[in-house]
Amino acid sequence: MSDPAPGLNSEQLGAYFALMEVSSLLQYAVDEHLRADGDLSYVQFQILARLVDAPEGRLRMTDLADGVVYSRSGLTYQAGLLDKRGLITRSPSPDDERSVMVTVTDAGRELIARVLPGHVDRVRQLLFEPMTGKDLAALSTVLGRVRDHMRATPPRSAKPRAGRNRAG
Amino acid sequence: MSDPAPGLNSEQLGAYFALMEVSSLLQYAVDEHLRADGDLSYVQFQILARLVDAPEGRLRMTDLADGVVYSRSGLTYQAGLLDKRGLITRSPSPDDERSVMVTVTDAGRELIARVLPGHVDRVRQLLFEPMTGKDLAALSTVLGRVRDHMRATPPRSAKPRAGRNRAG
DNA sequence: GAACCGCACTTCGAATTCAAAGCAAGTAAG
DNA sequence: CTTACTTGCTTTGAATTCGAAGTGCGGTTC
Repeated sequence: MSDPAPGLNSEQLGAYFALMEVSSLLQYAVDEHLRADGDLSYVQFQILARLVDAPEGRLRMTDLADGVVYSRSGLTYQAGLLDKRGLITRSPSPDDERSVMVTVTDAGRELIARVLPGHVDRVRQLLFEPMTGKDLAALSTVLGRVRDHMRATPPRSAKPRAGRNRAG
Repeated sequence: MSDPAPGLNSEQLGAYFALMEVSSLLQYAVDEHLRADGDLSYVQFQILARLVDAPEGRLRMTDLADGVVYSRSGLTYQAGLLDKRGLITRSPSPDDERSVMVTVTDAGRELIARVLPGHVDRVRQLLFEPMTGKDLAALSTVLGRVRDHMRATPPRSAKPRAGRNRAG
């Protein structure tokens, strides 16, 4: 860990490229499917899926934004689109007048229910089909550890340029 | 539920989410670093890096677009930005008057040389630091197999809907 | 209870991206 | 040579995204 500054070795480099390529291709394929099957972007799908999973099918905008890796303004835009399509509704929170509660409509639930099987199917076909049980276990272990590590690692703004922080 | 097309089991689901989150966070961190350290987007970095690696520091636009997962028009835009900054030059190909040869300038090489160590360092810190040798080997094996599988799997345009097909 | 600060969300402007259309150079057929 | 098709790239218009600024509510302090 206090190595001078060795580059990545060829195995690491290969793993890095493979990770980027795999996730990119997977993202692309899933995006394409959602668009074709339900006219949804991946972000919209995430928003709806998260709402369907939530206690009463509703969440505050902020909680939604924290779940999805997304800016507040971007979420407002996407929520506007989903609202226009009748897949969600937005109403002021009874608790805090500043907050906006987002709720999935029945149409939203139906759309997710209609799209989810194909989504899952695509993921299985692309990602898990070529994997053995051992592969899956190994991947889970490694990715789990890496994810925890990343979550725990501070963003570290490389160069204090214009006093910006990542607080959107 | 447990018939020909079962959903993903919880381990698979976890691996899928972990993969998406890890790649997203990694992408974000790397993007942020490149922006702060060299005022480059990841795509621009990829373009320059690919050119530096090329035989004489030059490639045709098409070859560049094939290497990067990118649309032709998007590449034109980015090449325009890099050209404006003096990091690349564009000139008609001697062989085929339709083609445009893109060449890295010395400034481009210097920028990549300046940015690369930090880039590699960030990747090592985020991705490889929490991994053991075994982890790395396992990850390489699995991702390599998955990547080959994905490359071999045809894009399959899920539903021939309203013409929204991909070809670029 | 008035002034103030912070939070939640939206609006606005700019940047980036793609698909479709357009243009120019090469290739094939008659 | 002319017509038609293909290829390589650029331009255009629309969509998506973010950061910064704006609006309004809630809690604090005096």
